Amino acid sequence: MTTAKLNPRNRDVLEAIINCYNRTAKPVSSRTIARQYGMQLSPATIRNTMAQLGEFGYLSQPHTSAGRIPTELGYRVYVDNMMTAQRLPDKERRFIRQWYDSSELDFEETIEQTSKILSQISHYLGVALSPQLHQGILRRLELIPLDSQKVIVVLITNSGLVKNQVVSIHESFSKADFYRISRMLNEKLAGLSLGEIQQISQSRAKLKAIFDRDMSDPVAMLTRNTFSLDREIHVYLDGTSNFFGQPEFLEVEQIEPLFRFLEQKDRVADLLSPKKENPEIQVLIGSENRCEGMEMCSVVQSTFSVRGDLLGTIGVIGPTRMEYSRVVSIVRFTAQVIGQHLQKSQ
Amino acid sequence: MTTAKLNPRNRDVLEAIINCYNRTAKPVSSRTIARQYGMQLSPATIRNTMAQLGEFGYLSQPHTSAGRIPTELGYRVYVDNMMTAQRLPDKERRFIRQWYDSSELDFEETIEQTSKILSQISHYLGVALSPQLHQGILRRLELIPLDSQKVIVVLITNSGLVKNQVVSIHESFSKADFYRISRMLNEKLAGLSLGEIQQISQSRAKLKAIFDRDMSDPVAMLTRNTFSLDREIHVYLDGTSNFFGQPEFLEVEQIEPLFRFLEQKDRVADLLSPKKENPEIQVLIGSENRCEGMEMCSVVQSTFSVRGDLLGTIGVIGPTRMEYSRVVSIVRFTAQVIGQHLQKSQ
DNA sequence: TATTAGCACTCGCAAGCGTAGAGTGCTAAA
DNA sequence: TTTAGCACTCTACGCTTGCGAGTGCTAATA
Repeated sequence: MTTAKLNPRNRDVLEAIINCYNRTAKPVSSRTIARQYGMQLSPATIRNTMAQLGEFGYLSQPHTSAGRIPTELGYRVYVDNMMTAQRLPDKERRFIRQWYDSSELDFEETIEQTSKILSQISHYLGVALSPQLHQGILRRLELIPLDSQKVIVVLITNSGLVKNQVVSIHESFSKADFYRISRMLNEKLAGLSLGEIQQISQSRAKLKAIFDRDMSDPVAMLTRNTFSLDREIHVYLDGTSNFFGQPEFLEVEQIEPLFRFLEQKDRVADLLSPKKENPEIQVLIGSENRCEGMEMCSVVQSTFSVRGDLLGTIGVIGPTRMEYSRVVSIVRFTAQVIGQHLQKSQ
Repeated sequence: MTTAKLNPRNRDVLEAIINCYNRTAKPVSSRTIARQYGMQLSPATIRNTMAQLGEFGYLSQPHTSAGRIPTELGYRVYVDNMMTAQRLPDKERRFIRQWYDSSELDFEETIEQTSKILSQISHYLGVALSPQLHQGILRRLELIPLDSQKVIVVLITNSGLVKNQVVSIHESFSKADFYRISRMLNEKLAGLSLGEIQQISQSRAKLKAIFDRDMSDPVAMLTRNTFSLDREIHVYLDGTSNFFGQPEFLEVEQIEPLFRFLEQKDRVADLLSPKKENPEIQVLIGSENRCEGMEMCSVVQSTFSVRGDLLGTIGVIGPTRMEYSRVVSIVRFTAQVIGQHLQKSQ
């Protein structure tokens, strides 16, 4: 609907204003555009165009005699229709690759480091969400008896994630029992997704359908806690203090709600969790993300996967006045590389 | 040295000023003290006392005609000599106990939750440092072969910590080999501290002294990465946004350096890592903690342990103007409870 | 018809100024 | 030893003023 209205000049001016505002964070005047952006037009003409863009809802004025700033709608149009996909510069591609290669990281550490990488390159806030365990496929499961009361359950997924959980048991088993149980668990559960297993472990009926009568109780005990996956979502943030540099967050009143939001890790996880439509890259601008405290921020996010298994989400959070095209290329590339890296080290 | 100078009135006035300043964060006037603190003295007399306390270096004035605020030295004297040890109210004791009991947490989660508890009760910033692994004693070690190239090493400490690590191996072993290696590792290493094992794994000479000639290579491969403990220190923070409420952090310039510091987890770990003298509770006031960004903050910290094994550190970070006695009792009690909890769930 | 110069008008912002009030230190009296 | 009284200091706040940046409109121009 939106871009049809825009003739080439409208587009150029909108783009110029967005670029300029991105750098200065100040309302952009007609003269600035006329001078800096090599258009052979006078400020007066630019003003007319600006007035038009204002009617469309793409620009707004802080007060009558001030320059223009882009609205969220303006950014939306820019992101959807005008932004050109950049290739991430080689220098930064190398930087990212080297970071992953330089130390042997396990699964969780890889995710954690990713938030660091993202924040360092984007100069905004880097976010990484640990695996969506529900979709992981169980490769194998090991039991390590600890004492008569406790067992360590170690589970290994196809994508290389290893997770252990100490489980209390109320009956005591012999070594042979353990061996038998462990074999059976692997036989019946390997190849299923952790989400499926979680459901099975919480339903008496399903347990009985799958396991022998005398086994379903111990199996339930061992799996119920191990496969309670929901509390397993970890959120890693890095570069929160990058917001302090941004002019729109010079006042505490602006920055406080944002930080309060970021501290609620479960809400951040919600915000980042993959949306249904699930395109490769998703951009949420300003209040589109519907999070208290995030009104002045935008999110650029992408999921990453190993061999098609959806594993997690990474993203960058910055002020609405964000260099979208640069950030999009950073997030896209990093999502690719993290997938490759996890596959390699699997 | 310090308190000898202080006659009872000096002490009373200093304490009153600290209490008042804690509530208001504003310079305290002589009249306020005379009125609110039931001393039967006129403002003029209080002024004389204040002048004296100023000479001792316990009070300062923002400008000539303003009230007094406590200096760091003033707080130090208060904390060391005047603060009365409070018993944490039963309500809060119950709150803490219930939190730990209400869900089955593993080792790492327990630490993480502790930072939440501390921030919620203190209304300041809660910090928890995960185990000082060096001092943990290895109880047992298990090998789970993953494929011809990879093994999962699972190590279990006396204090109940379970940690796994995927290790790449360059030769391939038979099942019998694994069994033999695993037995030998347990025989030779169980009972040693992880720190000792780390040293052994990094020294050819030590490896050879302990293991058979043909074993030292595979052992080195398996242990070197697993026992590289330094990157294992996790720092959990909660309640950072509590600083926004504090009047001394109303300006971004005040709060920015603090947040920049808090983002460097390794530095926070340094700050909190147990000091040599190692008293039960340690209080660092203002610039005593020698961290850029922490000049306006104080730290109340304590280590916690299970059966004498030093496991980690917890603490509360707040503005210098902190309710020290309340916070000390919170930290002390929480350190006790976390130790008990970990022992129980071990 | 599209563009532009010119001009009056609006608004925010910083500087300057004066006053009110809170709090001190000192002195002299109780 | 304590206190009342007083002069002095400094901050915080409100008010006014002037400047400059930027706009919208109108009339002239290509």
